Amino acid sequence: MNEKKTKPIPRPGQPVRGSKTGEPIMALFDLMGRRWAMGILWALNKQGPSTFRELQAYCDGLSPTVLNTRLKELRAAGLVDHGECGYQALPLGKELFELLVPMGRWAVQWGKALESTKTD
Amino acid sequence: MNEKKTKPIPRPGQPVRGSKTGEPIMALFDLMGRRWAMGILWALNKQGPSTFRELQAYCDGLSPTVLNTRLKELRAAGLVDHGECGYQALPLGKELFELLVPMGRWAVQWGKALESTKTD
DNA sequence: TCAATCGCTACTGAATTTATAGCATGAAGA
DNA sequence: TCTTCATGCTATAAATTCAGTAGCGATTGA
Repeated sequence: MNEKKTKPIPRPGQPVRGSKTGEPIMALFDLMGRRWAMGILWALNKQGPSTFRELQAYCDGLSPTVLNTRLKELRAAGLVDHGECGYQALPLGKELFELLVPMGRWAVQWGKALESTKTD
Repeated sequence: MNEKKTKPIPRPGQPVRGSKTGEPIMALFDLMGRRWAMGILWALNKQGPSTFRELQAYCDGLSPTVLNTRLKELRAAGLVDHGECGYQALPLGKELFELLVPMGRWAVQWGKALESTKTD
């Protein structure tokens, strides 16, 4: 009766927004290319297990609507879990975070490069 | 006369959507956490220099509106340039792409992990 | 019972993305 | 010159997503 139209959550092997091939990387881009997805994963790994509201605070007070949506997606993707100590990154989520870390370092260099290039 | 309200493009050192700290990684997350941003960078590095329409085709025919918007952002970010041979990744863009590559490999493992976990 | 915290939903309006059509420019040919 | 074609890109409207705010039901503790 109350068929909540569940939005398909991107998973490798399935067509996703913007790619019908089902290439895993495209599913990942779809999942991570949503507002706050990477930020939440980042916070969760930096801060450790957190409650919903703590996470919200870490993420500059993003709306609970979005936080909850992202958390559902991340859980469906097997990256995050919700247990005793609140939300925490699963092994897969930690692996992915480790791939994000070098991007953090790169971003610093990027900032410097932009400074020396542009003069605005 | 026609003061087009230019959307601020995320750059490290400046407050961005969802983060007032100006942390470079947050600017990067903001930039890349937009639909198709990573996909375009991926295509540009995989396929080499491409015209607007080629790029559009690679990206499953995304709308020119979004493609143009993303390209402007990526150009402002110093990742992509538009020259003789069409659009192409700049050194910074290639560096960032190199950080995306391991994510491509990881995504494959991710897909396998999901298969063996979930049974739907 | 009261207050405080938890995860989370409802609702509304704003922003972003999509889809489609089509314009202006320039090169190449007839 | 007059098409024809490809280029990059804009205009418009509809659909989707996100943000901001209020608040609910459950739990915990005083």
